[in-house]
Amino acid sequence: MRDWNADVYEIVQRIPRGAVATYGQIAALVSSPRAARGVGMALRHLPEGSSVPWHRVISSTGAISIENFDHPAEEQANLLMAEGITVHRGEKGYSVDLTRYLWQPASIDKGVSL
DNA sequence: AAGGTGACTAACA
DNA sequence: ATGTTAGCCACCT
Repeated sequence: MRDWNADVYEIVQRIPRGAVATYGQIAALVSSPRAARGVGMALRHLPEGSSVPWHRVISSTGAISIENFDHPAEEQANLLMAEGITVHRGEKGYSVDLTRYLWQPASIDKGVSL
């Protein structure tokens, strides 16, 4: 058992390029499906030089939650589009089609190495 | 040490 | 369909 946040980072790094995962999904893989807030906290305190693809983590509704933090939602949307993901823009913010891009973490069992 | 907040989610009214 | 309440986990004051 490692540090909770470290576990979060490890799982986030397993998200393949071109796919996205929800906070609740990551939380479920770490410990509890209700720990989504902890996941958000972990990513918020994520070291700047880390190779964790934090931009691939979005809310369960497919929308980008952040607006005015270290990294604006616009930056996250830009990164996702760079991965080949279609990001829809709206007045409320940015959104992603989860039915198309949601990550299927079944690969973890097989020890995927991407 | 204790209470409040937050990059969340699901259920209830 | 929108608005509010409750639950979980970690961080901050």
